[in-house]
Amino acid sequence: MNATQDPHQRHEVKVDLIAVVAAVIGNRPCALTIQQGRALPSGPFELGHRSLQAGLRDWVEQQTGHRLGYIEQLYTFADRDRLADELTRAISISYLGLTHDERREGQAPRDWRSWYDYFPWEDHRDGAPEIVESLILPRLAAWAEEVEGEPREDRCQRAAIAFGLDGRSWNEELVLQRYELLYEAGLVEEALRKRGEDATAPIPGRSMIADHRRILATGIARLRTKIKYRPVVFELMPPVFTLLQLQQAVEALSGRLVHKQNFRRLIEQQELVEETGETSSETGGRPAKLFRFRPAVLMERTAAGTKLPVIRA
Amino acid sequence: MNATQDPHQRHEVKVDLIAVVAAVIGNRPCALTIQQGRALPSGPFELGHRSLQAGLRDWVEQQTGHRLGYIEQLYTFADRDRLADELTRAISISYLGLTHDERREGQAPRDWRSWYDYFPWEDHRDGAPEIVESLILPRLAAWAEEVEGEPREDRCQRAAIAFGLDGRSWNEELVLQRYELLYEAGLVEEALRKRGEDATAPIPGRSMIADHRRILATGIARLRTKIKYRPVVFELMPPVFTLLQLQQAVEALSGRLVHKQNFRRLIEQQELVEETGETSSETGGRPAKLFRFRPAVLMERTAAGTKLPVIRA
DNA sequence: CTCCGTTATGCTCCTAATGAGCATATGGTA
DNA sequence: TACCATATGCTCATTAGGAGCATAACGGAG
Repeated sequence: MNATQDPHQRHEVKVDLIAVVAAVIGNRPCALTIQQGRALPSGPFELGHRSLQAGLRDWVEQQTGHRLGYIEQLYTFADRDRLADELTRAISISYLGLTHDERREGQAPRDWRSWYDYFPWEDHRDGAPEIVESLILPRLAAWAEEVEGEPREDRCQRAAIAFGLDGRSWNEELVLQRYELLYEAGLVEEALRKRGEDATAPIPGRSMIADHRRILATGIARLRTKIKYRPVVFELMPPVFTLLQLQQAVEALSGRLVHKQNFRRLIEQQELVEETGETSSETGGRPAKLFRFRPAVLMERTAAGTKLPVIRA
Repeated sequence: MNATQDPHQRHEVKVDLIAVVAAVIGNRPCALTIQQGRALPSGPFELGHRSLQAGLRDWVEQQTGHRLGYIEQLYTFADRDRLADELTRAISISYLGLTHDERREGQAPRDWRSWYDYFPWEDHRDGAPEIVESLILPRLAAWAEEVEGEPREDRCQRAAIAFGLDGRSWNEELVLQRYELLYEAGLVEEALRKRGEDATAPIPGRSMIADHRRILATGIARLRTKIKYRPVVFELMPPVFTLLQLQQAVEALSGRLVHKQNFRRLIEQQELVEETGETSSETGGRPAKLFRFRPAVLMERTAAGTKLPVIRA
């Protein structure tokens, strides 16, 4: 079928809104889920919705009781697989939401799940997870061996980049590339679904319906990247916090440990926070100063650019 | 109307694909247009399209004869204004395409237009354009004066950030913020359209149909940002080029001048290019070495992350 | 009450990345 | 041949980033 064949036929397109809502709960980076963790909050875009964002907020609130604050658009998907039926295409518009979960009394508990239940290979806070070395790499290697010549090189190189092999270092931002590599290699449950293969068992890591896990990976990747050049962590923090709490939130999200003193220096030189004057002695050692986010910075930061060797005026 | 009112009614959604295709032509950053520069290439997403990207490529090729290379998704819009009729919502999925225009014999010329025809305030290569000081800032100031108290402060601050006032420096990435500010202030033709106001004349800068100019601004902003941390300029360059040509492409895109020696140092240390061995004496002075992009880098670069004070293993 | 374990903070040292320019090389041209 | 114009090489000062030592301050265990 060609695009020009019947230009005036109006095709129905079903548009879904889908949310990756992130929060940090006790050093665990979490996503808001429904259906016992098997799906992300989502629903169709409808006439009643004032905007895409408004529709998304409605669905999330309706399905989880959670009211979203900061959200940003992630990506719009429309795969062949997402064909609803022969005459209707399905499109998903995904959003990333950042929240600080304040569980109030009398509210139904939300179904927050750790990212690392779905992507156990992504948490490098205690060093590289054991399953990478013992399971993932061997099976990726085997997958590369399946083909010859150039394609094999290609598979090897992709694996090496994604998992930081051959002297390369681990890059926590490549969440999506890793998931897609594992998908292609048939190592995750979602990939095994359509091939009727009874063959191999998937590697550890919880699966989700449809392509929700891929969308979650997209959200995680975006957040891990963005956290480095925009002050978005604050959307995930309580109004008042210690620098250690801030650091641990960053560590949870990025899945790696951070040099404490240098992290503080970074935060301070950027003037993102100010002391409240209070301290907290809940951490066991010397009481820590409490900080709050400097609101003025919020607006300015939106504007912070990166570097080019420009000539100053 | 409420989203839950008739959950089973299937709403038609019309999905449009729209392209911001960029190229650098003789030191001018250009976008591919149709309708004498009044619109961006676009068309409906149809059943015959294998994917969103494929659909987009089809439309661009059909409308402009240009075959796209590198493309990436930009943003998905669905505003109230984009309502096609009472029962149909319209959504636009926009893409950014990067190309090097090689005009071959016998091909219809493409309608490339300089970005700065549409956004004359964005080209700071020869210093801040005169219209900023003489026209834009006064009218923005007047617009801020329209309101009292907090909102006024807000308008002032937004203008100051967007245009680098009060000691702030110009940030070339804020293309979209600037356009939206001018839109809100009623200084661009698109904003004046719906208000039946005969009132004020818009500031200089060519307008486009619907929200195409806003989408163009989104694409420019994305490219100006991305050029700084991913080797995407190369998509816009001929296969072989001098460092000055590369520099001038960057300057055209970013709209500002770059320190020549430091720019070279940057390029060389990143090992993005390699000498071809040839030189070019077309520049008037000492012949320049010719370079080509190192293909190996392409793949690796996709993976290049940014900084966090992580602890090394 | 003192010693310890623990976390908070302050600072130093070194190296790499950046911002600015000066100096030299090498064509074409008057 | 002198000069103009662009290409390249290098230096110097400053800032940002990576590592780790040293000191401070609080709760608890002898």
